[in-house]
Amino acid sequence: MEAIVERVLFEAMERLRADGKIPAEVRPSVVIERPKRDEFGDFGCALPLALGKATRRNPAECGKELMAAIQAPEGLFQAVTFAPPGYLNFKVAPAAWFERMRDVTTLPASGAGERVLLEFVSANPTGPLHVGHGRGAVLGDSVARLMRATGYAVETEYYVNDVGNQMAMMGLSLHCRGREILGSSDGSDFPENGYRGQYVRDVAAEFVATEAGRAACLKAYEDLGARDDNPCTHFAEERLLAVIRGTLRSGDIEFDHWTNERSLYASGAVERTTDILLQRDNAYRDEAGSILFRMEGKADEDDRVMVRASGVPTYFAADIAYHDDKARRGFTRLINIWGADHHGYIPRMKASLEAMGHNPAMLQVLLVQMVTLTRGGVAVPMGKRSGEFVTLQEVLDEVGRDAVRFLFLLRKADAQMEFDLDLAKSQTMDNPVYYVQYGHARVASILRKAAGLGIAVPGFSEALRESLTLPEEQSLIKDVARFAGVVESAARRCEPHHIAFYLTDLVKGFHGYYTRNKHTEKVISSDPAKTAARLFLVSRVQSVLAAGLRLLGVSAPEEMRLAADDDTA
RNA sequence: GCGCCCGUGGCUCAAUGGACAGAGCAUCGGACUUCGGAUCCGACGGUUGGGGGUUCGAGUCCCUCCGGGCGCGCCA
Repeated sequence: MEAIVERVLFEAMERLRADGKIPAEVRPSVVIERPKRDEFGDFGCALPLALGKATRRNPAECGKELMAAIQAPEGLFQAVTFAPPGYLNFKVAPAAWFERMRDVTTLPASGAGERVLLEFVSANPTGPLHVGHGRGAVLGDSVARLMRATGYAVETEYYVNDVGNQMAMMGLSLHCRGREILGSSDGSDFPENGYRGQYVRDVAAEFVATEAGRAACLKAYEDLGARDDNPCTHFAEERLLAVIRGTLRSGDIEFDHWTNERSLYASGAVERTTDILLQRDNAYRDEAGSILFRMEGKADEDDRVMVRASGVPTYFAADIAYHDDKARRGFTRLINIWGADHHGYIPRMKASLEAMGHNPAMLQVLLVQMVTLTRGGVAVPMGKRSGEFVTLQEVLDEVGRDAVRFLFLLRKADAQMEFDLDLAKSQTMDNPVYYVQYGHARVASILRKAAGLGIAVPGFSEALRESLTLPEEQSLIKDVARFAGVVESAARRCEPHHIAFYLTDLVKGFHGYYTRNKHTEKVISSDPAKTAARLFLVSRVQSVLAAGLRLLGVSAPEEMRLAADDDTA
């Protein structure tokens, strides 16, 4: 609906331009907003203010001219008014609102033509995913759903850093724990920067239970071959990646592609990009023999090492090759979701894309801020050094996928958030996810009852509107009609939290409608016309709730089931 | 020291530069007495951390200070 109003207003402006009343160089954007006060109507626009400023004329005059130039489709507006100092307000006719009920879940293909690679999680296989990874995972998955729903061609990808010091340290840690289990170490030789979590002992136990693992642990670590392909590293990677995949599956998060850093070396891509950057003088060799990427003049940053003097490339060299590869694969847009602690890496990544001949603006990085877990109002300690942290799997197991996803998506990503385990777990209406799901289940229950009585839910017809006269019904129609616009905006901005807020808002309207009228104006009544119209309306509410929840990856249950109450057992 | 993010009712958080800053929770008061079941309504609560600036208009943009978080590796 916003889009329609926007077009009408834009055309009015162009008409004035054709009449010479607006100079060619004056091109204000037409921004349609929802006024905060009902008396201003359904939509408002400050265009007269912008025009007045740009043409140094009285905004009121501009407003009057715009109003006169508006040629809206017959019956669209009930009223168009000018409000000082320079707003145009639109009240959409009830019939026009109701017309939107014809098809509530078909979305505009506003992203058509864009090919997007969305890379997220990409956690190293050096341990289980933690809660912070979970936030990025849920965000990425939902952004993918949103963008696909609005016409973007999106592919999702997990980049596995299976090369380098961190994986080598993982292998060494595994080797030490394996030797402890076999009795050939008392743990005193465990590396200072090793991975100390219990999970390493668990994987080590599996490792030494195999013949090859036992043999590997009985040999000196130095004799196990190059660090990037020794059996300890490989086993750890394989097992931990399996754990990560399992956790992602628990969260209903899927990837189209899994790309290994190793493959970029195997294909020669890392070497090739390094050579190209050297040739173009975007990189140079220093006295020690290291190859550095030039950051001079860019973002006030130091040059960054791509290849060590030893000849071993850094993760940065591989990342350059990786992003160059992404761009070569034909994507028009690259979206990366990173933990906020990686923000300092963005200028380097953009500079390297540019150096490789790509438009750096094609890369968009969404930063996800930290999550603090709380239980009973107090923060749950997360000692990263000790390896003692709550895993994403544990949280998923404890509070469930739906609560994890919805609560993560109820916050915008670039602000730190608190995740209250008690609230997430509670099966009451204090918990926003249950509140929304209950609305869906409640409609389902009504529809079941209607079906039991042999009453069918009608398809759209204009006549249904005549029976929907309650203020709550008018309001619900508008809320349902807003859905497509909310999704379009959320997708464009990569901000799923707008969906979560919208759904909460919509379902609140439904619960209010239901409760206030449950004794006087029931959905199913002895009045066939009202019954049909109301069944139609609530089923549309349900469709939108289901579609919205689907975009968040949250289930839309047909009925609410309480978890077993332990006290009554 | 430099860089990025954040600071909004008691708490958790919304608010594409637009009109009198909104929800939820908590608190207080009311409605409903139900498997169409977990619902609803109202009240209280704010100088948007402080101070300057830009703008017709600032929670939003700029400067500065205060406070919190995270970075500033030849780790990834």
